[in-house]
Amino acid sequence: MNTDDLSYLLNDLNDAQRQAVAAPPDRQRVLAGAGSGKTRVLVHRIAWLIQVEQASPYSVLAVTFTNKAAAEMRGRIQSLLGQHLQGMWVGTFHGLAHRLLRAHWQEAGLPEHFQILDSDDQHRLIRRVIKDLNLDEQRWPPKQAQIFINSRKDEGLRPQNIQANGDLFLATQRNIYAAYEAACQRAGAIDFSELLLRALDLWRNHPGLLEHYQRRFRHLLVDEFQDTNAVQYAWLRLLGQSGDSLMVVGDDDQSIYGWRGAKIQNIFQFCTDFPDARTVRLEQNYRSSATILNAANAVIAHNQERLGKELWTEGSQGEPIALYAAFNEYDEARYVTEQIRQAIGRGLARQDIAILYRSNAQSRVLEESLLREGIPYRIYGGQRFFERAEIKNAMAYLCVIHNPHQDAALERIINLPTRGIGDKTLDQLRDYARAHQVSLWTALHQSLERALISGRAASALLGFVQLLEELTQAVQGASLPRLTQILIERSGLWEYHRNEKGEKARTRLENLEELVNAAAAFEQDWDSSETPTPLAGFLAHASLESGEQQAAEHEDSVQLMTLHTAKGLEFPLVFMVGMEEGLFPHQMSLEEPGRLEEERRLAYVGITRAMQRLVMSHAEVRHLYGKEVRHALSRFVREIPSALIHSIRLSGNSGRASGLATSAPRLSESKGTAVAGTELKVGQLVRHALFGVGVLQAFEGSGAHTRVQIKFDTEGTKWLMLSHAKLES
DNA sequence: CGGTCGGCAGTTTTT
DNA sequence: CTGCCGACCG
Repeated sequence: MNTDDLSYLLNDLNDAQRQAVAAPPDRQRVLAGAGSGKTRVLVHRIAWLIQVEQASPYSVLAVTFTNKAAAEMRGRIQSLLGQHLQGMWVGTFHGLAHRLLRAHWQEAGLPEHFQILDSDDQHRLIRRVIKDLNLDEQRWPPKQAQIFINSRKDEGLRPQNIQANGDLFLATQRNIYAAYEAACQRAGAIDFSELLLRALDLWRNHPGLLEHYQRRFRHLLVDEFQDTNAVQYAWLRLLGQSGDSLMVVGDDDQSIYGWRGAKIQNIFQFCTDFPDARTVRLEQNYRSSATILNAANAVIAHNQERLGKELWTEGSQGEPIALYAAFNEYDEARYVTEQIRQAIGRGLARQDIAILYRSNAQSRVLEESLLREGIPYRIYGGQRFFERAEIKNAMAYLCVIHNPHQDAALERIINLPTRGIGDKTLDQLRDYARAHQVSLWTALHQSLERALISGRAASALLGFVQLLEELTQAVQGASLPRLTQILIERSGLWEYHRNEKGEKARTRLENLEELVNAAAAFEQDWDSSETPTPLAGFLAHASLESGEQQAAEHEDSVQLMTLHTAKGLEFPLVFMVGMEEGLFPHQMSLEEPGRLEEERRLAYVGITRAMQRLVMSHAEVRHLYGKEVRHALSRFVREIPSALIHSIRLSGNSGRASGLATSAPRLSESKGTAVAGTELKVGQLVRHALFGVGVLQAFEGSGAHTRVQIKFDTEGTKWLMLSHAKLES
């Protein structure tokens, strides 16, 4: 082999990366620290296997967790190889399971047109099942049952695997699980966890099929391995057993999804299950300053359960980490906003700035502050496109037109817009469907034929049947976007949402229009080898990809998101707000040591997002659920060596060394006292450019750190940084 | 059928 | 303090 031609595969790799990439086909566990170039290793490894080891692209399977990660990997493989994927499978666990089940629906015991239930659909169905079992909804909340069922499935457990041993709770949950499973089977529906478990069972129950895929996928690569659950791991073990190469890439220190079934133990277990596996550590970091890495290393070192890794960089020390002790959450937001304003002033792009918080509720105050200062921002999280009610309604019409025997979709639209089919009628249909083991659609027809349903309800049902017939007629031969548009209009959905009042209604209509665009875009790059029709593909697409987080905003804006969402991203300037015991680590994680370690990993993830500058903040007083609470400084901050931290204290008392203890600010509020070094006096009237006229109530600190409290006529009482407030007497 | 009121709970998120 | 859900009423 002429190695000159292949130098591009290894040239910009460090030793550890090269070890991982350029090995002959083997089993490897790559422990990739934050910012150590793991995607690069995965992509180069694939290219190496193909270019050097002469592996067929057809024999390569690469698995990720999110569609975004899969798309990125596909793109990078293509640009590195300069060719299309040529039969390579690169996708999410769920996407691949879906593909398998579509191809082998009979062996998997599914109807050809099985539908995927999202967690919303699942919740409705479980609620229904609990009702049908005559259980008290108060005592057996659907939410709880949903969590029970999903976590059992994630562990690979069926109802028959659950031993209740006389435990009423377990026995009841198991019964709900069993009844739910029966309902799913009858409706030809499977939920997300089931997708994975079914695919696993498919292989377990059909050794011939398993063998086929084992022969095909000689090379297996897994991203974010620390996030795999028991079923996904079992899947990999089955498939990877006999392959030529297997590479799992992950970071035990970044395992933050234990609460949803991810088993960090899989990383440890791997070397037991594959005794010949090598472990490669990627510890050189290409993202952050040495200060930031040292802080991250120091924090994560407090965890017991880890394989051990220490990030290092050839880069410079960088700035110290700033720690701001805010008076309350408004002051915190004000400080962050002000820092952002200054950073932008120095020329930093807004999209290079991120504000990270533990829980979504923290975003509101930050938003208000940014809004006031006119700084554009973008919030991650919140509802995704395909999860919006109006979109789900429209998709339900598409679903029913595709196959009317899909109960979840039919239930959703049978009386939407309202057409006189009430709960009682629906209950009759459900009972019939259950008794005769048929779909709702069949139940509807047979009930009408057998005249089981009386006058008014019957004519309403008949009207619905006619509507569906009309719609089916109307969309004959139409393109996917046209079909979507016809359904939205002729079903009455458009009219229905147009008659809603309020700002929301307008957005809903816009979203429906956007859905037509999405359909058009989907049809453009629809792959006819995956689904028989564009419609079938679009339905699967909608349930497997909840939709990008509204990418519409192209304007350069500051990024707000939770610490969880930030995983995998990087920003030159990062703010971690709410660094308080009870908030972060969260109250609910304080009891169990295992949960606390996961919180600490979350802190590690947060810190390692920062490239150049990291600013942390905490509030002495915070309003939580309408109450004022005082939190101590987060232990995660205290675990950072104080030499790496520059504390910004309210009192402006710069004489003290960099100790972390933040003394309560000294408050001066006696009338007539002059604010140090200024003309202003407590009690006097002042004018603020934005908030208008107010009375100066108090001040604290001196010099550049002086803050004043002003009671505004219209805006309430605020603390402002004197140096930026631009007050007029 | 749709609107309003009272009670209650209140992390993290992808598929 | 919110926001959601269920109950109740017109």
